[in-house]
Parts: sequence; C-alpha cells; structure tokens
Amino acid sequence: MTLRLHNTLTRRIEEFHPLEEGRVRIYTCGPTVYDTAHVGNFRTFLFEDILRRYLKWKRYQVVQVRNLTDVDDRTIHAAVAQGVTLRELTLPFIDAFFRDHDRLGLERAEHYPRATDYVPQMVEMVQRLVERGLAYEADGSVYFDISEFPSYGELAQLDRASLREGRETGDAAYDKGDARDFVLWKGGERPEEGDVAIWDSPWGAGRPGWHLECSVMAIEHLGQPFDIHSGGVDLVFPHHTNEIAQAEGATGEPFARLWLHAKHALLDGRKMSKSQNHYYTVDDLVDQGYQPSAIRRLLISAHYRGELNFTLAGLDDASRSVERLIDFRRRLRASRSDDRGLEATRLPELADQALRDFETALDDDLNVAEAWGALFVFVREANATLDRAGERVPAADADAALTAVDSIDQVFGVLALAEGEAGAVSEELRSWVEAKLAERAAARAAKDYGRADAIRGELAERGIEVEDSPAGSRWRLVR
RNA sequence: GGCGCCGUAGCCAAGUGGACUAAGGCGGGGGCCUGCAAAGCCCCUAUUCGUGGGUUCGAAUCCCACCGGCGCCUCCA
Repeated sequence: MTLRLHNTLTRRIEEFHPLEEGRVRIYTCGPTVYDTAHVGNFRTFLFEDILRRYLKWKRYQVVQVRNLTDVDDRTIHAAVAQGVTLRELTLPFIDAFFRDHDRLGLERAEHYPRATDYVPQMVEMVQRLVERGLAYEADGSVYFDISEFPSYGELAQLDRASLREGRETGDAAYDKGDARDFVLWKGGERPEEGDVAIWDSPWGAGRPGWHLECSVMAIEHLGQPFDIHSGGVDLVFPHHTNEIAQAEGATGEPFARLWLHAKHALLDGRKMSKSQNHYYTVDDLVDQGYQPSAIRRLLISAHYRGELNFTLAGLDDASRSVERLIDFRRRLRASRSDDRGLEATRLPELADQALRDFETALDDDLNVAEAWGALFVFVREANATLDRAGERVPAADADAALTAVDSIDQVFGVLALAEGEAGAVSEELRSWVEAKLAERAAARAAKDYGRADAIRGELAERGIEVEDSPAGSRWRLVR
C-alpha cells in the first residue's frame, strides 16, 4: 500500500515516492528559541513526529532535519533587553525545547542545526544570488528581487500583482527597490539591535534575514532536491515561499518536492498567542497534574490539515482514553496463558484486521482520527473476546494482540509514554502488595468481606487499585 | 480587497456522490458480570450532517446564495 500526502504546491493528494529508493529526507521547521514553546507549536512538531514514525513503520530510512532558529527579531530583541548574548539567551530555551520534546515522546531527528552556526554559508548563498542577478545591494543590505524570479509565490498561490505594496511593518527602515522584495542580509545601522547579532559580509557588518537559514541548512544536510519540507500553515508565506526563491534561485535546482503544512491548534476556540498570553506550555499542564501521554494523545487526535481545538476538557477526555488503552494492554498480558488445553480465539484475526485498517487510514494523508478508530474497534472486540474466554487465552493469541498494539504504538507513541509515567514499582512495594493480596484472597475465600474491603482500602491508600477477575486479582499503581 | 479553511450527537472527531440503517473517543441512561467494587461487555443517546435553494436515479458529500467561526496577506508552529 502506498502512502498518499497532500502537497501544498499542487493542493492535491499525491502518492509518495522518495527520490532515493527506501530513504526519505525531510526538513521540518523548528522553534524560534526566544521563549518556551507552547503546546500549539508542539501540535505541528507532533504531526511531523507521526509522519517520521509512520515512514519508519513503512520501512523507510528517514533523515530528518529540525532547525533551531536562534537569530531573528525576537531572539535579538530579547537578548538586548536582557543584556545577554544570543547564545546565553537561547540555550535555556533550547534545553526546555528538548525537555518538552522528550516528555511528549517525539523521536529525535538526525540533525538540529542552529542558524548561528551557518552564517558563512548564508553569506555564500546571498553572494550567489547577487551573481545570478536575483539580488541587489542597497545601503549595506541585500534584497531578493522577486521580479527576476518568475515562479515567485507559487507555493502560496500568490497573485504577485495583488501583493500589498509596502506594509508599514518596519519596511520604511529599508531601501528596497520594490516593497515586495524581501531582505536577505540586514546591514546598516540598527541601534535597537545592539551588538548581539553582527557578522561580517561583503556588504559590511550585518546579520542574515530569517528565511535564509532554512534554505542553507536544508541543502547542507539533505542535498537538493530533497523529499519533504513541512511546517505550520503560517509559514507558507512568506517563509517557505522565500526559502524556495532563495534555494532555487541560488542553485538553479528544485528545492523540495513535497510541502506539508499543519493547521494551528486553537486554545478554547481562539488562536494561541504568546503576545496575548493565551497559551499553555507543557509545564503549565504538567503542573496541573496532566500526563504528557494525554497531551500527546490530544495533540495527535485530529487530522493535521484541520484545526485542533485544545481545551482542558479535551485533555480530560484524552486521559481517559489513554487509560482505556493501558487497561486493555494490562488485561491482555494478564490473560496470556501457557495452558495447552485452551481454545483458540479470534484475537489473531482481530489483530490483523486492526493493523490493516490502521495502515489504510494513515496511508490516506495520515488520517490519524480514522487510525485511532481502527485501534479502538480492536480494543472493544478483543475485550469482548477476553470476556468470553474467562480471562485466559493461548499465549500465541495474546502475543498476536500485544504485537499489534505495540506496532500501532510505534507510530502513536502514547502507550510507550504512559508506561514510563505510571511510576516505578519497587520490589519492596511489590512484595508488600502481593502479601496483602494473598491475605485478601484468603479473607474473600472465607467470605470475610469486611476484612477483604479493609485490605483493599489499605492498598488504595498507597495508590494501589485492585481489580478482581475469574483468573485472580490484578493490581496497578495509580500515581 | 486577495488567498484559504471550517460548521457532523452534550463535548471532541472521521466520513466528502451509492455497503451511511453516519467510524471512534469522552460523557449520560439502562442491563449483564461482581460478595461489593473496578475493569469489561451489551443496548440506548445525530431519522440526520449550519440555513435555504439547485444538480442527480441517488448528496453530509457537487453547485449557488445566505448565516456563523477561523487562518494567512513580509520575520507567528
């Protein structure tokens, strides 16, 4: 079966075939490290994590680049305001990014280049653009001349003539030939930027324009052209539009073949926004007692091209649904029996069906909602099977089901996260619990239910929840 | 003004011309199981897909209009 993805360039769903057999090269726009990323930022990163994991699930080798933007207006202004260097400013936020990244169970990309490590290469690209007549210098700055690049704006389906002329946003500070041209190199006097971001160039001291880093670092790590470039919808224009102009203008080669864009997450129906203080970070939510696995589940519950409304009520729902999965897996493990006399069950058949439906769903432009549906149908039917089998099924059947669950979780990554959150159970606690349960089993056998309930209460006080079943009592630690 | 998206049950969310008598999750009601629970299972919870027209043998799915919400339009994931 073939993966099909929606290409922003063509606005169509296309079959995906990598340029190089069996190997996929992806560039994913990363965070600007001027502050802590919020869960809306992670919605996009998580969508890309699903893409990455699913490609690996389909047996592709993946090379992914995720840049860290450490030089732009916001990092510079913050550094100046705090009287620190760019490195000093961004390091804590880079650390915070990786902490949240790992907490939400994102797989690590192969490369995390920082813009400030690639300034010489950026200068070279600007030089090539000037040489090719696609850029011009004015007053120490260099601009891209969009009139020399006929396909400019194709990605965003822009009508060039209707692009607004000279919006006021600081453009007055530049001496552009055309207000629609964009800056490649920012030179000249910029007192408000202090001296935190100044590099030498053939046009004098200055610093690179924002879009340059991605063109340069993508080519540096992935070559050109590469397979997939992705980011949030807001980047379609101008960021990705300009990346294409720079990279293709400088080299004459196509840049990226397939462009994927994730819609934004809303918070309580409104745009998440740092400036309006309308957002949550992972820390905010963890402090309120939410598990990262639930945050992950919520953020990957809806299709990436649709908006996702993030609410605390939604997070509560997500927590419950994760619990359902955890309970299911625990129940499967407990029901696994080596007794040869047991009758075969439908579990292997149900597991196969689940995997087929899961793949069909994700092949269709990463339809995660439908893929979750396939998983939960399996959970319901397998639970019914366990009911009928009296909690004891042949080991091979249980293994087939467990393997399917694990396989699906290779992509969703929610159970793997939740497992780590459950809290380690020490040997000491384990043996204490086992002893208590034995005592309780004896009490129940003697129909001394008062005693049995007292023991259950005692266990509950230490966070142990007991579930009785025909095959014995199960227990688990609930935080 | 330009480009684009969305409106499906109490909430979240798939489905985008015929196996829809509309997935799945959460919540709610009833039942089974249980010593009681928990978990699980079964049944019910949208005769209908923002509204009004139209196209079609057939529309939640296509077209038009209207209403409502959202995003981008030069440094926001």
